[in-house]
Amino acid sequence: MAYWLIKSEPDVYGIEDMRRENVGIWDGVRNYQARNYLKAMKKGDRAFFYHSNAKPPGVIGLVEVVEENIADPTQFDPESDYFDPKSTPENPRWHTVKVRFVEALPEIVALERLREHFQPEELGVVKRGTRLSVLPVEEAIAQRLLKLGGFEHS
DNA sequence: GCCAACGTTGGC
DNA sequence: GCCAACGTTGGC
Repeated sequence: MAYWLIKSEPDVYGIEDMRRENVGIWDGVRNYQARNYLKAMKKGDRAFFYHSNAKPPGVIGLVEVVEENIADPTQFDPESDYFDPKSTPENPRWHTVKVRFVEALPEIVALERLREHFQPEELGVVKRGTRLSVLPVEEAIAQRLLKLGGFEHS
């Protein structure tokens, strides 16, 4: 089982939306490096849910991958902001996963606090200028983060 | 609102 | 294939 970190803006889709829907396709990622990480995700993997563009930004919850390697349906939808005319169902360009809500923290682990505990090499999200919305988290780092956040369902 | 740090696009 | 211009992300 691997750990990841996925970013979302709470104004667009936050941890409470995730809790309400329980299960959802992580759609709308249109960056190749992030896509490659999404493709590498396996069922049972866990991902830290990160609120970006928030006050404060930080880790707010945990989700679990319940289905891997899904073609992002929004790429075929002309009405969607994420429509990609160059993508076809026969040869989809954007793959993602389905995730399930696991846990929301009562208190966010703010970016400032993350910086106190992790080096940029340890946790990519604390590095300035990291815009990637999907990042791998090493096992040992994940364990430290689980402890720091006080996660119960690790 | 600013702007650094990217990623993408398109002319050549 | 290069790279300038442009667009986006996201912290501050």
